[in-house]
Amino acid sequence: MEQQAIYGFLGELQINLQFVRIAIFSLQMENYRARDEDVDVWILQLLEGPQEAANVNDCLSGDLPPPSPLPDANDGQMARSEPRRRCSPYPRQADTSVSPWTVNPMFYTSRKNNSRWTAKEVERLVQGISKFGVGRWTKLKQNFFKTSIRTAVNLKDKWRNLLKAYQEGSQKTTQLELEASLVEQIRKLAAN
DNA sequence: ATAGGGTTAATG
DNA sequence: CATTAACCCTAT
Repeated sequence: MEQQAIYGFLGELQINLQFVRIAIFSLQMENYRARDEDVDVWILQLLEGPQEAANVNDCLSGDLPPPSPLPDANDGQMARSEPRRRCSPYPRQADTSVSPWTVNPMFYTSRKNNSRWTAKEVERLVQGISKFGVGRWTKLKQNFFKTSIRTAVNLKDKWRNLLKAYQEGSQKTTQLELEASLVEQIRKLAAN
C-alpha cells in the first residue's frame, strides 16, 4: 500500500522534473530566439531520453556533436553541396524576414547566401570604388549593385578581402583569377 | 552606415 | 588539415 504510494509519488516527481527541464529549456531558448518549429523538435528530443537530452545540452553549451538532422529548413532553391547541420557556437539572431535562408540560432543549414563573387562583380566593385571612393558602400550599392544580392556590407567585406588577397606583397594564394589590369587598379586604390 | 573583429563554409 | 572568402556581430 504505502510502497505503491511512494512509487506513485516518484513517478509523478519524474514527470514533474521533465516539466521543469522543459521549462528551463524554453527559457534558454528565449535568449536564442529560435524558431518555434525548431524549439518544438528540441523539446521532443528532450522528452525522448537521456541520450537525446545530452545532445541538446551539448549544443547549448557550444559543444557539438551534430544532432539528428531536422527537416531541411531551406526549400532547395539555390541548392548547393548538401549543407551540414551543426551547432552554432553562439546565439544568432533569427531573421525571419529572409524566409528560406533564415538562420536557426542553434542549428542552421546554410548561411543566407554563400555565393562566390565573379570576376565581373569584382570589376564592378572596383569601378564603383574608383568612382565614389572607399567607404561609400551604401552609395555604391545603390548605384552599382542596385538589384544584386550583394549588400553594402558585402561590398565592404569583399573589398577587405580583395586587399588582403591582391595587395602588393600579399603572399595569399587567390582562388579567383583576375585580369592583371584589374589587380593593378586594386593596388592603385589600395595605395590611397 | 561603416570599420573592424570574429566565425565558418568551401577550397586546395 | 590550413587557408581563403563569405558572411556575421557590434561598437562607434
